[in-house]
Amino acid sequence: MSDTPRDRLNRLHQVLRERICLLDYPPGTRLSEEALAAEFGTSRTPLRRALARLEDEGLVSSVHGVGTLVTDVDIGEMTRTYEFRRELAGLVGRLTPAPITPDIIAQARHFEQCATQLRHAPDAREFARLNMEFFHFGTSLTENEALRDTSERLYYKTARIWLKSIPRMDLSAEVAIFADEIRDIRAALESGDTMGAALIRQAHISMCFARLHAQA
Amino acid sequence: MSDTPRDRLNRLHQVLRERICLLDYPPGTRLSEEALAAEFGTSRTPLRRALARLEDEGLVSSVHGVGTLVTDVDIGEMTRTYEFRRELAGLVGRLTPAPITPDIIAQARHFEQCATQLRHAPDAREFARLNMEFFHFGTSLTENEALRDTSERLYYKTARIWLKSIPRMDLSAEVAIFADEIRDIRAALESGDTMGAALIRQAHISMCFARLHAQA
DNA sequence: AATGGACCAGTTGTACACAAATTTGCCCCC
DNA sequence: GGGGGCAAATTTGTGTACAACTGGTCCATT
Repeated sequence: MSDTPRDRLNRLHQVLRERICLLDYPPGTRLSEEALAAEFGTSRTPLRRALARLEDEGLVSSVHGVGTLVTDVDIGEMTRTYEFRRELAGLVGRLTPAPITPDIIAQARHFEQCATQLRHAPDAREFARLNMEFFHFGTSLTENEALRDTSERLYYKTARIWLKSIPRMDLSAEVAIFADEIRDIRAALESGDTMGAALIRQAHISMCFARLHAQA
Repeated sequence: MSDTPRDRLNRLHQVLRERICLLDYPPGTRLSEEALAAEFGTSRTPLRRALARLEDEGLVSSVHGVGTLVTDVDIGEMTRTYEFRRELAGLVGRLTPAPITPDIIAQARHFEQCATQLRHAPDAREFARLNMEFFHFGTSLTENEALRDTSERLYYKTARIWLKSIPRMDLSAEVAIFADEIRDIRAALESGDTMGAALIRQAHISMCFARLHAQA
């Protein structure tokens, strides 16, 4: 396969985004363009393009003469973003839902297995990663590109706040809830009910935020 | 006021976006980085950052060795984007609606005046510009930043398709419908009903797309 | 005449050097 | 001892030269 400049940009962007959202770079971290460029074996120019995209997405903030800082979301904006995400989750079931293929069912079952394993060995980071993958699976249930892109964009904006609060919460309980959500969604999809699956997700986003808010 | 690099970037981005959406650069136009840089009295570097943002928003597409081309949206994606926009318009009334200040009422009345003037001298380009400004006004009725940003992003993605279809439609009739919409929304806001205003917008987005689809 | 290849003009992508801006630490002065 | 200011170090922003790539043209060959 060819490796176009765009592919390289997307990889850079994806890697940095994941590091930010998994708190490898906690809020307030100062990212060095030069150091990152050296790490990825490139010059500052392509790296800056990836950082520019992250800045447009609100994950970092570059200030002339100071540095590129990983942002922190204030509680008010996060609340409103979560409300928005909740509504978007419902739309996934209503706007051009994707046909439920055997592959989708297989993926759902795979996630159910992973969640079961996670219950036996809870781990915050692995939990976050699985949550991220399952979110992508959820957005793939609609064929509406704009809805998908928007949902993912907002997910990555709130993901790290969630992971940041995990230490103050009951990890085992959260994993159990997550496993139940996956099981219910798998069941809904097996009966051909995309709308039902979307409503379950919507409910869980709402409740997840409520638990999060109770800790803050 | 100071003129930070970010201000310059935002201006560049805004100007180019407006040119694309008002069809000064119709779909397929090849933009020259060097020519634009010369026009704005800067080098390619800052200009490329603005183009990169436009590319992330889906308004242009840069191809190595070929050029930066203004994109054209296919009918299927536009349909789905319009459906999404319709739902977002409804959310403006439900998610943290902004308090209705006298300033908002004044703005609404101003738009009503502008629309009345436009009825006496219909002009496609001026229509498009007023429509754009009124859209921004509409998103300002919610305090949910994410909803506002998303709505605007999607508006600009579909705006030029609408303007492109105007020549095949009855301009006077469209202006009249627009003027009625503004009047109804102004009335709803004067009676303190943000939700009502949002529902009117939702209805008009839906009907606008239906008329658009009938022409295609 | 058709076809293949090499060259050429033009464009975006990358690297690097330098400018602009901010922070920090130090020194000097009061 | 404290405060102001200056300069150096560090960082992002900008300009520019060059590399990589594409599309078209022209010419040679079959």
